[in-house]
Amino acid sequence: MLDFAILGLLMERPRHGYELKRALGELGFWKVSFGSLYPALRRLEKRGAIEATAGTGRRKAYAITDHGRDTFDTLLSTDPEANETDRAFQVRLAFLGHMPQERRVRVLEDRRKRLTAQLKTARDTLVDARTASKNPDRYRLALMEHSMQSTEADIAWLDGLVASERRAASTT
Amino acid sequence: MLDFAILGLLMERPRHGYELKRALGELGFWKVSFGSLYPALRRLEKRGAIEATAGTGRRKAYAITDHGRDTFDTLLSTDPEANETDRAFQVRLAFLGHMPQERRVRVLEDRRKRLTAQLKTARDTLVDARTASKNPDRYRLALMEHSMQSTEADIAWLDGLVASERRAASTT
DNA sequence: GCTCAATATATCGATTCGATATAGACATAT
DNA sequence: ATATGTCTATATCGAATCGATATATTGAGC
Repeated sequence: MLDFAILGLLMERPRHGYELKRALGELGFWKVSFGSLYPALRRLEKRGAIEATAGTGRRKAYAITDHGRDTFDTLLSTDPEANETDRAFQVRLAFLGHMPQERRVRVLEDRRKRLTAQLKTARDTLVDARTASKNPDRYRLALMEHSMQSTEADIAWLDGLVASERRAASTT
Repeated sequence: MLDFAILGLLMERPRHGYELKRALGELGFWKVSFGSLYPALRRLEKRGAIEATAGTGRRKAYAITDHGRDTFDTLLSTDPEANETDRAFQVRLAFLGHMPQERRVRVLEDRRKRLTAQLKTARDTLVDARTASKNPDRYRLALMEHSMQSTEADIAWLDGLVASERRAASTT
Protein backbone atom coordinates (compact mmCIF):
# COMPACT_ATOMS: atom_id res chain seq x y z
CA MET A 1 0.00 0.00 0.00
CA LEU A 2 2.90 2.27 0.81
CA ASP A 3 4.41 1.32 -2.51
CA PHE A 4 1.30 2.48 -4.28
CA ALA A 5 1.30 5.75 -2.36
CA ILE A 6 4.93 6.40 -3.21
CA LEU A 7 4.37 5.71 -6.87
CA GLY A 8 1.37 8.01 -6.86
CA LEU A 9 3.36 10.89 -5.43
CA LEU A 10 6.22 10.27 -7.86
CA MET A 11 3.78 10.38 -10.79
CA GLU A 12 3.78 14.15 -10.36
CA ARG A 13 7.47 14.79 -10.00
CA PRO A 14 10.63 13.31 -8.48
CA ARG A 15 10.96 13.58 -4.71
CA HIS A 16 13.45 12.45 -2.10
CA GLY A 17 12.57 10.19 0.82
CA TYR A 18 11.99 12.75 3.51
CA GLU A 19 9.79 14.75 1.18
CA LEU A 20 7.67 11.69 0.47
CA LYS A 21 7.20 11.18 4.19
CA ARG A 22 6.15 14.79 4.62
CA ALA A 23 3.78 14.72 1.66
CA LEU A 24 2.08 11.58 2.93
CA GLY A 25 1.85 12.92 6.45
CA GLU A 26 0.22 16.10 5.25
CA LEU A 27 -2.72 14.14 3.94
CA GLY A 28 -3.58 13.65 7.59
CA PHE A 29 -4.45 9.98 7.86
CA TRP A 30 -1.04 8.34 7.86
CA LYS A 31 2.19 9.34 9.53
CA VAL A 32 4.49 6.92 7.77
CA SER A 33 7.61 5.89 9.67
CA PHE A 34 11.16 5.87 8.32
CA GLY A 35 11.29 2.20 9.05
CA SER A 36 8.52 1.71 6.48
CA LEU A 37 9.57 4.31 3.99
CA TYR A 38 13.19 3.53 3.24
CA PRO A 39 12.72 -0.22 2.87
CA ALA A 40 9.80 0.55 0.56
CA LEU A 41 12.06 2.72 -1.61
CA ARG A 42 14.54 -0.17 -1.82
CA ARG A 43 11.80 -2.57 -2.81
CA LEU A 44 10.59 -0.29 -5.55
CA GLU A 45 14.08 0.41 -6.80
CA LYS A 46 14.92 -3.28 -6.93
CA ARG A 47 11.75 -3.92 -8.94
CA GLY A 48 12.72 -1.17 -11.34
CA ALA A 49 9.66 0.92 -10.57
CA ILE A 50 11.67 3.93 -9.43
CA GLU A 51 15.24 5.13 -9.83
CA ALA A 52 17.44 7.27 -7.64
CA THR A 53 19.51 10.15 -8.92
CA ALA A 54 21.91 12.25 -6.87
CA GLY A 55 20.42 15.35 -5.25
CA THR A 56 21.74 18.13 -3.02
CA GLY A 57 23.93 16.85 -0.19
CA ARG A 58 22.94 13.43 1.08
CA ARG A 59 19.67 13.60 -0.76
CA LYS A 60 18.60 11.11 -3.36
CA ALA A 61 15.85 12.20 -5.68
CA TYR A 62 13.65 9.30 -6.71
CA ALA A 63 11.86 9.35 -10.04
CA ILE A 64 9.24 6.95 -11.33
CA THR A 65 10.16 4.81 -14.36
CA ASP A 66 7.94 3.70 -17.23
CA HIS A 67 7.59 0.34 -15.56
CA GLY A 68 6.63 2.13 -12.36
CA ARG A 69 3.93 4.01 -14.22
CA ASP A 70 2.55 0.72 -15.51
CA THR A 71 2.54 -0.69 -11.99
CA PHE A 72 0.75 2.37 -10.71
CA ASP A 73 -1.92 2.23 -13.40
CA THR A 74 -2.53 -1.44 -12.70
CA LEU A 75 -2.84 -0.87 -8.97
CA LEU A 76 -5.12 2.11 -9.50
CA SER A 77 -7.53 0.26 -11.79
CA THR A 78 -7.65 -2.98 -9.81
CA ASP A 79 -10.79 -2.88 -7.76
CA PRO A 80 -10.29 -3.36 -4.07
CA GLU A 81 -11.13 -6.35 -1.91
CA ALA A 82 -14.28 -6.26 0.15
CA ASN A 83 -12.22 -5.75 3.28
CA GLU A 84 -10.27 -2.74 2.04
CA THR A 85 -8.76 -0.74 4.91
CA ASP A 86 -9.72 2.86 5.57
CA ARG A 87 -6.15 3.74 4.84
CA ALA A 88 -6.05 1.84 1.58
CA PHE A 89 -9.14 3.64 0.40
CA GLN A 90 -7.77 7.01 1.37
CA VAL A 91 -4.59 6.31 -0.55
CA ARG A 92 -6.62 5.38 -3.61
CA LEU A 93 -8.66 8.50 -3.20
CA ALA A 94 -5.54 10.63 -3.05
CA PHE A 95 -4.80 9.56 -6.60
CA LEU A 96 -8.31 9.39 -7.98
CA GLY A 97 -7.40 12.27 -10.27
CA HIS A 98 -5.34 9.81 -12.32
CA MET A 99 -8.44 7.75 -12.96
CA PRO A 100 -10.70 8.49 -15.94
CA GLN A 101 -13.56 10.66 -14.83
CA GLU A 102 -16.35 8.21 -15.61
CA ARG A 103 -14.96 5.64 -13.18
CA ARG A 104 -14.50 7.93 -10.22
CA VAL A 105 -18.11 8.07 -9.12
CA ARG A 106 -18.24 4.30 -9.06
CA VAL A 107 -15.26 4.12 -6.72
CA LEU A 108 -16.90 6.61 -4.39
CA GLU A 109 -20.25 4.85 -4.42
CA ASP A 110 -18.74 1.43 -3.85
CA ARG A 111 -17.04 2.82 -0.83
CA ARG A 112 -20.28 4.36 0.32
CA LYS A 113 -21.98 1.00 0.12
CA ARG A 114 -19.31 -0.62 2.23
CA LEU A 115 -19.51 2.05 4.87
CA THR A 116 -23.28 1.83 4.98
CA ALA A 117 -23.13 -1.93 5.51
CA GLN A 118 -20.49 -1.44 8.17
CA LEU A 119 -22.69 1.11 9.89
CA LYS A 120 -25.62 -1.26 9.96
CA THR A 121 -23.51 -3.98 11.56
CA ALA A 122 -22.20 -1.53 14.13
CA ARG A 123 -25.72 -0.37 14.94
CA ASP A 124 -26.87 -3.96 15.51
CA THR A 125 -23.90 -4.65 17.72
CA LEU A 126 -24.59 -1.54 19.74
CA VAL A 127 -28.25 -2.38 20.27
CA ASP A 128 -27.14 -5.85 21.25
CA ALA A 129 -24.64 -4.52 23.76
CA ARG A 130 -27.25 -2.25 25.33
CA THR A 131 -30.00 -4.85 25.67
CA ALA A 132 -28.54 -8.24 26.48
CA SER A 133 -28.26 -7.38 30.17
CA LYS A 134 -24.55 -7.25 29.51
CA ASN A 135 -24.16 -4.10 31.57
CA PRO A 136 -21.74 -2.65 29.09
CA ASP A 137 -18.90 -0.36 30.07
CA ARG A 138 -19.68 3.32 29.71
CA TYR A 139 -16.50 4.20 27.82
CA ARG A 140 -16.73 1.26 25.52
CA LEU A 141 -20.24 2.29 24.62
CA ALA A 142 -19.02 5.82 23.97
CA LEU A 143 -16.34 4.45 21.65
CA MET A 144 -18.86 2.42 19.71
CA GLU A 145 -21.14 5.41 19.33
CA HIS A 146 -18.31 7.65 18.28
CA SER A 147 -17.14 5.13 15.74
CA MET A 148 -20.63 5.12 14.24
CA GLN A 149 -20.77 8.89 14.16
CA SER A 150 -17.43 8.95 12.35
CA THR A 151 -18.70 6.49 9.80
CA GLU A 152 -21.81 8.59 9.27
CA ALA A 153 -19.65 11.65 8.75
CA ASP A 154 -17.53 9.74 6.26
CA ILE A 155 -20.62 8.76 4.32
CA ALA A 156 -21.85 12.35 4.21
CA TRP A 157 -18.43 13.42 3.04
CA LEU A 158 -18.46 10.83 0.26
CA ASP A 159 -21.87 12.12 -0.81
CA GLY A 160 -20.37 15.56 -1.11
CA LEU A 161 -17.57 14.22 -3.26
CA VAL A 162 -19.99 12.35 -5.49
CA ALA A 163 -22.09 15.48 -5.94
CA SER A 164 -19.11 17.61 -6.90
CA GLU A 165 -17.90 14.85 -9.18
CA ARG A 166 -21.25 14.78 -10.97
CA ARG A 167 -21.21 18.55 -11.29
CA ALA A 168 -17.74 18.40 -12.78
CA ALA A 169 -18.79 15.66 -15.21
CA SER A 170 -21.84 17.52 -16.49
CA THR A 171 -19.93 20.70 -17.27
CA THR A 172 -17.30 18.90 -19.31
CA MET B 1 -0.75 -2.10 22.71
CA LEU B 2 -2.63 -5.24 21.83
CA ASP B 3 -1.32 -6.77 25.03
CA PHE B 4 -2.82 -3.94 27.01
CA ALA B 5 -6.15 -4.31 25.23
CA ILE B 6 -6.25 -8.04 25.88
CA LEU B 7 -5.46 -7.58 29.55
CA GLY B 8 -8.15 -4.93 29.78
CA LEU B 9 -10.79 -7.24 28.38
CA LEU B 10 -9.67 -10.09 30.61
CA MET B 11 -9.95 -7.85 33.67
CA GLU B 12 -13.71 -8.35 33.38
CA ARG B 13 -13.85 -12.07 32.85
CA PRO B 14 -12.00 -14.90 31.09
CA ARG B 15 -12.42 -15.10 27.35
CA HIS B 16 -11.08 -17.27 24.55
CA GLY B 17 -9.13 -15.94 21.58
CA TYR B 18 -11.88 -15.59 19.05
CA GLU B 19 -14.04 -13.81 21.58
CA LEU B 20 -11.26 -11.31 22.27
CA LYS B 21 -11.01 -10.60 18.57
CA ARG B 22 -14.75 -10.05 18.36
CA ALA B 23 -14.87 -7.84 21.44
CA LEU B 24 -12.06 -5.65 20.13
CA GLY B 25 -13.59 -5.43 16.68
CA GLU B 26 -16.91 -4.34 18.12
CA LEU B 27 -15.33 -1.21 19.51
CA GLY B 28 -15.13 -0.12 15.89
CA PHE B 29 -11.64 1.25 15.52
CA TRP B 30 -9.54 -1.89 15.28
CA LYS B 31 -10.16 -5.15 13.47
CA VAL B 32 -7.37 -7.16 14.99
CA SER B 33 -6.01 -9.99 12.85
CA PHE B 34 -5.42 -13.56 13.99
CA GLY B 35 -1.80 -13.11 13.10
CA SER B 36 -1.60 -10.45 15.80
CA LEU B 37 -3.90 -11.98 18.35
CA TYR B 38 -2.58 -15.48 18.86
CA PRO B 39 1.08 -14.51 19.10
CA ALA B 40 0.03 -11.84 21.61
CA LEU B 41 -1.70 -14.48 23.73
CA ARG B 42 1.51 -16.54 23.66
CA ARG B 43 3.55 -13.53 24.72
CA LEU B 44 1.27 -12.79 27.62
CA GLU B 45 1.11 -16.41 28.69
CA LYS B 46 4.90 -16.73 28.63
CA ARG B 47 5.19 -13.61 30.78
CA GLY B 48 2.73 -15.09 33.23
CA ALA B 49 0.19 -12.31 32.73
CA ILE B 50 -2.56 -14.66 31.61
CA GLU B 51 -3.23 -18.37 31.86
CA ALA B 52 -5.15 -20.75 29.64
CA THR B 53 -7.65 -23.25 30.94
CA ALA B 54 -9.47 -25.86 28.84
CA GLY B 55 -12.84 -24.76 27.46
CA THR B 56 -15.52 -26.33 25.31
CA GLY B 57 -14.08 -28.20 22.33
CA ARG B 58 -10.91 -26.64 20.95
CA ARG B 59 -11.45 -23.52 22.95
CA LYS B 60 -8.98 -22.23 25.48
CA ALA B 61 -10.34 -19.78 27.98
CA TYR B 62 -7.72 -17.24 28.99
CA ALA B 63 -7.86 -15.66 32.42
CA ILE B 64 -5.80 -12.80 33.77
CA THR B 65 -3.40 -13.55 36.64
CA ASP B 66 -2.46 -11.34 39.59
CA HIS B 67 0.72 -10.43 37.79
CA GLY B 68 -1.33 -9.57 34.74
CA ARG B 69 -3.48 -7.27 36.84
CA ASP B 70 -0.36 -5.49 38.06
CA THR B 71 0.86 -5.11 34.50
CA PHE B 72 -2.48 -3.72 33.44
CA ASP B 73 -2.58 -1.18 36.27
CA THR B 74 0.93 -0.02 35.46
CA LEU B 75 0.16 0.40 31.78
CA LEU B 76 -3.08 2.19 32.56
CA SER B 77 -1.48 4.72 34.88
CA THR B 78 1.60 5.40 32.76
CA ASP B 79 0.97 8.61 30.89
CA PRO B 80 1.34 8.35 27.17
CA GLU B 81 4.07 9.69 24.92
CA ALA B 82 3.46 12.91 23.03
CA ASN B 83 3.07 10.94 19.84
CA GLU B 84 0.43 8.52 21.07
CA THR B 85 -1.49 6.89 18.23
CA ASP B 86 -5.20 7.36 17.77
CA ARG B 87 -5.54 3.67 18.34
CA ALA B 88 -3.49 3.69 21.52
CA PHE B 89 -5.64 6.45 22.94
CA GLN B 90 -8.83 4.67 22.06
CA VAL B 91 -7.60 1.52 23.75
CA ARG B 92 -6.80 3.50 26.88
CA LEU B 93 -10.20 5.12 26.72
CA ALA B 94 -11.87 1.74 26.48
CA PHE B 95 -10.52 0.98 29.94
CA LEU B 96 -10.77 4.40 31.50
CA GLY B 97 -13.39 2.98 33.84
CA HIS B 98 -10.59 1.20 35.68
CA MET B 99 -8.92 4.51 36.42
CA PRO B 100 -9.81 6.51 39.55
CA GLN B 101 -12.42 9.08 38.68
CA GLU B 102 -10.34 12.14 39.49
CA ARG B 103 -7.74 11.26 36.86
CA ARG B 104 -10.08 10.62 33.99
CA VAL B 105 -10.77 14.23 33.12
CA ARG B 106 -7.07 14.90 32.88
CA VAL B 107 -6.60 12.09 30.39
CA LEU B 108 -9.40 13.46 28.25
CA GLU B 109 -8.13 17.01 28.39
CA ASP B 110 -4.56 16.04 27.58
CA ARG B 111 -5.87 14.31 24.54
CA ARG B 112 -7.89 17.37 23.65
CA LYS B 113 -4.78 19.52 23.78
CA ARG B 114 -2.94 17.20 21.44
CA LEU B 115 -5.76 17.12 18.94
CA THR B 116 -6.05 20.90 19.03
CA ALA B 117 -2.35 21.31 18.32
CA GLN B 118 -2.61 18.76 15.54
CA LEU B 119 -5.53 20.64 14.07
CA LYS B 120 -3.60 23.89 14.05
CA THR B 121 -0.71 22.26 12.20
CA ALA B 122 -3.09 20.75 9.69
CA ARG B 123 -4.77 24.10 9.13
CA ASP B 124 -1.42 25.77 8.44
CA THR B 125 -0.45 23.03 6.04
CA LEU B 126 -3.72 23.37 4.21
CA VAL B 127 -3.42 27.13 3.84
CA ASP B 128 0.10 26.57 2.64
CA ALA B 129 -0.99 24.04 0.07
CA ARG B 130 -3.68 26.35 -1.26
CA THR B 131 -1.52 29.45 -1.57
CA ALA B 132 1.97 28.53 -2.62
CA SER B 133 0.94 28.31 -6.28
CA LYS B 134 1.39 24.60 -5.85
CA ASN B 135 -1.78 23.86 -7.78
CA PRO B 136 -2.72 21.12 -5.35
CA ASP B 137 -4.64 18.04 -6.36
CA ARG B 138 -8.37 18.27 -5.78
CA TYR B 139 -8.70 14.92 -4.01
CA ARG B 140 -5.68 15.44 -1.87
CA LEU B 141 -7.15 18.75 -0.71
CA ALA B 142 -10.43 17.01 0.03
CA LEU B 143 -8.59 14.45 2.14
CA MET B 144 -6.82 17.14 4.11
CA GLU B 145 -10.09 18.95 4.75
CA HIS B 146 -11.84 15.78 5.75
CA SER B 147 -9.04 14.87 8.11
CA MET B 148 -9.44 18.25 9.80
CA GLN B 149 -13.18 17.84 10.06
CA SER B 150 -12.69 14.45 11.68
CA THR B 151 -10.28 15.94 14.19
CA GLU B 152 -12.77 18.69 14.99
CA ALA B 153 -15.47 16.10 15.52
CA ASP B 154 -13.14 14.15 17.81
CA ILE B 155 -12.51 17.26 19.87
CA ALA B 156 -16.22 17.96 20.20
CA TRP B 157 -16.73 14.36 21.23
CA LEU B 158 -14.04 14.64 23.89
CA ASP B 159 -15.74 17.77 25.19
CA GLY B 160 -18.91 15.78 25.56
CA LEU B 161 -17.09 13.10 27.50
CA VAL B 162 -15.46 15.67 29.78
CA ALA B 163 -18.81 17.27 30.47
CA SER B 164 -20.46 14.01 31.38
CA GLU B 165 -17.43 13.08 33.47
CA ARG B 166 -17.74 16.32 35.43
CA ARG B 167 -21.44 15.72 35.91
CA ALA B 168 -20.76 12.24 37.21
CA ALA B 169 -18.05 13.54 39.55
CA SER B 170 -20.23 16.25 41.06
CA THR B 171 -23.07 13.88 41.90
CA THR B 172 -20.82 11.45 43.74
C1' DG C 1 -25.93 -39.51 7.71
C1' DC C 2 -24.34 -35.52 4.64
C1' DT C 3 -23.19 -31.10 3.58
C1' DC C 4 -22.57 -26.38 4.40
C1' DA C 5 -21.66 -22.46 7.19
C1' DA C 6 -19.96 -20.60 11.33
C1' DT C 7 -16.71 -21.01 14.96
C1' DA C 8 -12.03 -21.44 16.52
C1' DT C 9 -7.00 -22.00 16.77
C1' DA C 10 -2.80 -21.72 14.42
C1' DT C 11 1.15 -20.32 11.42
C1' DC C 12 3.77 -18.03 7.55
C1' DG C 13 5.95 -14.34 5.09
C1' DA C 14 5.72 -9.62 4.36
C1' DT C 15 4.76 -5.09 5.88
C1' DT C 16 4.83 -1.53 9.08
C1' DC C 17 6.16 0.55 13.36
C1' DG C 18 8.96 2.91 16.86
C1' DA C 19 13.33 3.90 18.44
C1' DT C 20 17.68 5.08 17.52
C1' DA C 21 22.18 6.29 15.05
C1' DT C 22 24.52 9.29 12.15
C1' DA C 23 25.70 13.25 9.56
C1' DG C 24 25.33 17.35 6.50
C1' DA C 25 23.36 22.24 6.19
C1' DC C 26 22.47 26.42 8.07
C1' DA C 27 21.43 29.95 11.47
C1' DT C 28 23.12 32.68 15.34
C1' DA C 29 25.55 33.45 19.45
C1' DT C 30 30.32 34.01 21.39
C1' DA D 1 36.20 31.84 12.86
C1' DT D 2 34.14 28.65 15.44
C1' DA D 3 31.23 26.51 18.61
C1' DT D 4 26.45 25.22 19.38
C1' DG D 5 22.15 23.85 18.25
C1' DT D 6 18.30 22.80 15.28
C1' DC D 7 16.43 21.14 11.21
C1' DT D 8 16.92 18.15 7.37
C1' DA D 9 17.89 13.61 5.70
C1' DT D 10 19.15 8.73 5.16
C1' DA D 11 19.55 4.45 7.34
C1' DT D 12 18.89 0.19 10.20
C1' DC D 13 17.22 -2.96 13.96
C1' DG D 14 13.99 -5.74 16.43
C1' DA D 15 9.35 -6.19 17.41
C1' DA D 16 4.43 -5.75 16.41
C1' DT D 17 0.96 -6.26 13.17
C1' DC D 18 -1.19 -7.68 8.94
C1' DG D 19 -3.30 -10.59 5.39
C1' DA D 20 -3.76 -15.00 3.65
C1' DT D 21 -4.26 -19.52 4.38
C1' DA D 22 -4.70 -24.24 6.63
C1' DT D 23 -7.21 -27.07 9.45
C1' DA D 24 -10.34 -28.88 12.97
C1' DT D 25 -14.85 -28.73 15.48
C1' DT D 26 -19.60 -27.75 16.02
C1' DG D 27 -24.28 -27.27 14.81
C1' DA D 28 -28.18 -26.48 11.56
C1' DG D 29 -30.93 -27.94 7.84
C1' DC D 30 -31.90 -31.30 4.58
